[in-house]
Amino acid sequence: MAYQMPRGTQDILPKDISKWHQLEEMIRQFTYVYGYDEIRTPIFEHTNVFKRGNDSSDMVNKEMYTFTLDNSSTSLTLRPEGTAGVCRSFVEHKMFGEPDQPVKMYYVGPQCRHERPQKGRQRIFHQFGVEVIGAKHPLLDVETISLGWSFVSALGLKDMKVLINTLGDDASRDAYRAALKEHFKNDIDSMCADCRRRYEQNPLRILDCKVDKEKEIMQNIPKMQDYLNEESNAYFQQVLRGLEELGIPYEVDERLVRGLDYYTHTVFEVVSVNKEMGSQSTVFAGGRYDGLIEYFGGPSISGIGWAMGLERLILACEAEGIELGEEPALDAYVLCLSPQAALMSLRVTTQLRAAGYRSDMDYLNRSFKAQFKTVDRRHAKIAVLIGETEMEQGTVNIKEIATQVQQTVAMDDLIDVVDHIFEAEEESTGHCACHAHEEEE
RNA sequence: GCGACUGUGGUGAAGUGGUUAACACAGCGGGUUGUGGUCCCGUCAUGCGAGGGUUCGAUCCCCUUCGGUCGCCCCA
Repeated sequence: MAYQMPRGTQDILPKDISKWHQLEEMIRQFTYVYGYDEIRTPIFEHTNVFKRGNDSSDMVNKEMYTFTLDNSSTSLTLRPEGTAGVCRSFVEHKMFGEPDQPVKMYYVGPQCRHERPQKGRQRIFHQFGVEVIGAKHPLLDVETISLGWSFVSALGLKDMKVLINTLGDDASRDAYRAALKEHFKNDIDSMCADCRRRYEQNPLRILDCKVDKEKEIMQNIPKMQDYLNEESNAYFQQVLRGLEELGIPYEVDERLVRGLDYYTHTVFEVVSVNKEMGSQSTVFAGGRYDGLIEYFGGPSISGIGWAMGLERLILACEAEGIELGEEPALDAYVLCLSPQAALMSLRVTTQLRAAGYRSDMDYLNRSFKAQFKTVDRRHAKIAVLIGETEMEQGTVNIKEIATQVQQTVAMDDLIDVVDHIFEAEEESTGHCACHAHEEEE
């Protein structure tokens, strides 16, 4: 193959696009009902939007597509996540000054991370995310989780689990961090290289370590809960109570620490526990960030958000046997029975299309039999047959596939007859075929 | 970044150091000269991811490289 797509990228092909259309449609419905508006930010930003001072996550350290153009000195980065760009935009456009606070936004779009691909992980993937900025209320944390939870529930996903934890406010976190460093002080030299780095940069992440998890030192680590100040603890308890109020099942996971370093208070992950999912099973995840808006030069206000991996969402649906999308059937297929009839076929096809019927015809001079196979394959509701006889007489043959009934009608009556067939079908099936011609009137 | 497995037509796949690369599905043509979905017949890879090397000869052996899959790490 002379040309192939870069590692970890994917073409979303026409045969699969209906899945994406369905998800995008549902995203619009849910965000509409919840009162969240879409924001679209650039696919690349200045590198320092993503790479902030003390950030020690692998994602920003070594998984970013960062580049500098030859004739420029500015470093740009393909966005690896959505939150940073949204926060930058929030501040840049002074949205903190808008009358309605908090500002509730959502986004859908590709993200780029230079990782080794595997099941549920690609270098370009798509996220649907929400951000609520400008208020700090535990029930807002609940609201955002509720949006995502009801979204996956509406899809029919059942094998889902909410894992939740709190990191507390800065004071609580500092106290906990100090306790962790004290706990690991004497043993850090025996731990893995990553942990030694984490020890210096972000001790919380040691809790995530898989390498050293069997060691004795990991068994009796101090608990975050013991270092939460009263306010942080109360906040977390209210979040949990809100989830209970809405009937959203959750599991407190004291070891849950998110990868991005900007999180404070609530952090959560919604995972699929379905066996088919492989190791990348988190469908959506996020948390509250107290300091991020200020970091970008805005006021000291808080935000909360999450991001959902759409490819992973599709995997989760497949794992649970949920069919997404439907290949759209053809309303009419025009059979051209001789090369001489091609012009007339095109005219008829065009008339059908103008009337709002999804229509197509043959351009390969294929046999009658082959054209009829296309009628089947594309689930056309009617076949329109045009040959030399019809050309001479100025008529067309319309065959309704379901009933096998065929009638010869004058060209002038074509659309009237087709309308009639489709109206009759709607009545019998109760389905509303969405034809443009019905809305024209 | 590390590891394991893997790469033959539109698809699923067999196969071998040596003239024509099985078979099946799909497609196309025909049997049925203008009515499909069954059946039967025919046809369909100058090519075995790419680039080198070994050899009289390589899809098959060796090297490199690019993909894919899954796991680790990390994360949606």
